[in-house]
Amino acid sequence: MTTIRELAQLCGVSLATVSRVFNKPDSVSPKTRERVERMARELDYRPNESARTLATGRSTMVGLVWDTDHRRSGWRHPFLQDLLIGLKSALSAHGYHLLMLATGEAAHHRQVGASLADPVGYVDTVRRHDLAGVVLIDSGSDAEAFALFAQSGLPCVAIDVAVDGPRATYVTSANAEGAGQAVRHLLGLGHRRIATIAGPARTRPGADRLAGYRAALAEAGVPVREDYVAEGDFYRASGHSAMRKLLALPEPPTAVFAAGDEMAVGALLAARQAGCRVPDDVALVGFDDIEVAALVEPALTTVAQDKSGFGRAAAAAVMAMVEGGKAAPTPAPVELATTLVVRDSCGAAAPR
Amino acid sequence: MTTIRELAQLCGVSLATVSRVFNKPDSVSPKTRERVERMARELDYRPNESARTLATGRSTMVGLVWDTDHRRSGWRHPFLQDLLIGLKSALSAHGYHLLMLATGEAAHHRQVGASLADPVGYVDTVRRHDLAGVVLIDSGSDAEAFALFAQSGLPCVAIDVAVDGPRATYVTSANAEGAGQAVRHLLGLGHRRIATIAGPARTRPGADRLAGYRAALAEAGVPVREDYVAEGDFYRASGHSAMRKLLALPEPPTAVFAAGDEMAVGALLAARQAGCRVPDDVALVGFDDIEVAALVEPALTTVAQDKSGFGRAAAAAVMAMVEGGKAAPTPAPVELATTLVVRDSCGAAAPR
DNA sequence: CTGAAAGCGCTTACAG
DNA sequence: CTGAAAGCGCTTACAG
Repeated sequence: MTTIRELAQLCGVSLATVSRVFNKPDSVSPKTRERVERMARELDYRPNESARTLATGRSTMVGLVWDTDHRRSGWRHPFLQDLLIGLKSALSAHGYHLLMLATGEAAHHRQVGASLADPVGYVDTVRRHDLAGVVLIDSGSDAEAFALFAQSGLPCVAIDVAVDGPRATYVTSANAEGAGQAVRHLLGLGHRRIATIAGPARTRPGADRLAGYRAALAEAGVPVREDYVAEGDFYRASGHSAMRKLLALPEPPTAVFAAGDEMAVGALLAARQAGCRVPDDVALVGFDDIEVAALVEPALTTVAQDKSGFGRAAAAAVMAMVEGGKAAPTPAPVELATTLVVRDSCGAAAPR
Repeated sequence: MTTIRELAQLCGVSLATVSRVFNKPDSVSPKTRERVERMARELDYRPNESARTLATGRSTMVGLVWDTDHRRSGWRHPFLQDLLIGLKSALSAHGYHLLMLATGEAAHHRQVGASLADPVGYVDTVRRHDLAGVVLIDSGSDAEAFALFAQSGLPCVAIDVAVDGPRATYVTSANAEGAGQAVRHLLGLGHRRIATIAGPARTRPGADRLAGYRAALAEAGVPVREDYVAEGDFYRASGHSAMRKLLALPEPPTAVFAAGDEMAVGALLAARQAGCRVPDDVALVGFDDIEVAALVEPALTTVAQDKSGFGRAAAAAVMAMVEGGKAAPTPAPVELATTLVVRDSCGAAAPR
């Protein structure tokens, strides 16, 4: 492994000059710059990142907080893969890498003294590694840890959860508007008895999609019936039981907006089991556009999120803060546009 | 941020002693050890990782090579999320983190001089960061890069692709055996005209599953008909067109083993379009057990892979090499057992 | 069991 | 435009 010292000697310049060639090329005379560059290429020289980080106090890594231990088993992020792809390639374009933070008791106990304020050890790792920033993916039980980050002053962007802090922001879909698209579509098909299977009210997407549902109905002059509002938890099973209850109502809905595709799939199964045909007896619209949405029978009409857009937007936001320095303004929260994807479960093909 | 120097001063000991408390606790007298530990906790001291890495020449990070740029668009790893969960938590247990390597032209050109031998810049990053080891996820076009790693002497474990090198190993499913399970199941249901939609022969899983198919037929005394062997590329579309061809044969098969669930789903769609009922007219068995397998109509009978087992096994293998040092033997390739999951597409419920 | 010292490979004011 | 020097925060033989 060539070091900067060797390279400097072979070029007949000082370490400082070599360092400048790579970090402030304009401050070096073209002649020496070229000489150093050529020699560097010849020796296949690569500056050591640990040394750079140690000297500058900041690494070229962004942390990804995604709890894999405390999470409810069987849970899967609806589009983690797309998110990762968007995130990783956008960071790559800036020369940054993504560090998936080890979490959970095991990891933490291997380290020096656990901190009470940081039970899972996230912040710990960030400090040890001098990370440039951090991207937070909610797993439902990280509220305190996320608040810690947001307050820490480190560039920090969360996915689908509102965080507040000096250099903290977040990205979500335009959830209320997306829910509105779904509901207006059902209204346009002639439905008036439209129920919803909402996500948990404490989550941002859950609350906003429900608000969008209410707003769209109100706007159309359709009163919201509280017996038409069922709350699920985004998991399939909750969609199933919510649908069962809705269909058992004295006056069942003719259409259902499920605030998540997993719940919509559960609802579909429940309808099938209840001998209720979709979309003929009850129309169904979901939210997310996960892969299975197109494959279930009937194919699910749903509000598509801009999946890789999450990753790209998150990367753009961290990078803006990282490269802008402390003086740069914190980017405003990002709202990604959604798209209604009409398939078969809403009955648009054969409106009543 | 407390440094080791401050901690040492406050404890009235040397830097060396503090360092030993954390790295070789037994070499320190219990009395001073406790004093240092208590003070460390009080000050919330955390050793800086960059400094450690610089001093020791080895980081506590394992690289994950997963190309997101060169990959065919729309491609998704069948179970990346499970793999990551298994990998991450197993590494965490050893106190290691997972670094997703930035790849692609953009990232690389931001760095000092690109190398001809390492066009995508993987090895580059590994060197710069003194990574402890690396896990390789094939994206179909990384053969040269993988070979580079395997030869480099760095602890290296690949997923589903055989690599060869001094400290290189890999983990796959027992693909031949798994294919055998599928075929024997179909034989047991009375089928004799069993076709296969194989994966690409140049991939390990593709080749092995095909071999398993052949072996199982041979063992049962059923001759292999070459017109019953269609090759796909693991994508859905290829399963679709392969199935079309098989069904158009003068003597079409009564059962098909698709070497991947995506292809099986494509085959299912093709059968439906051809007016061919599954499983009544043709039985179908897949491989992988991806999420949609249970959701298509009819639900897909398939050979399930041990998804998170891949991550765990990969982590175990790197860790064995990393913690064992250069002297430790390179772990043998791992073969994960598969499980036949019987659903509706094979017709086991109503054997002919 | 403990300390003084050298070293890991960089960056960055400070002079010139 | 360039160099000498200090410093980043650790680890690890080497003595004692």
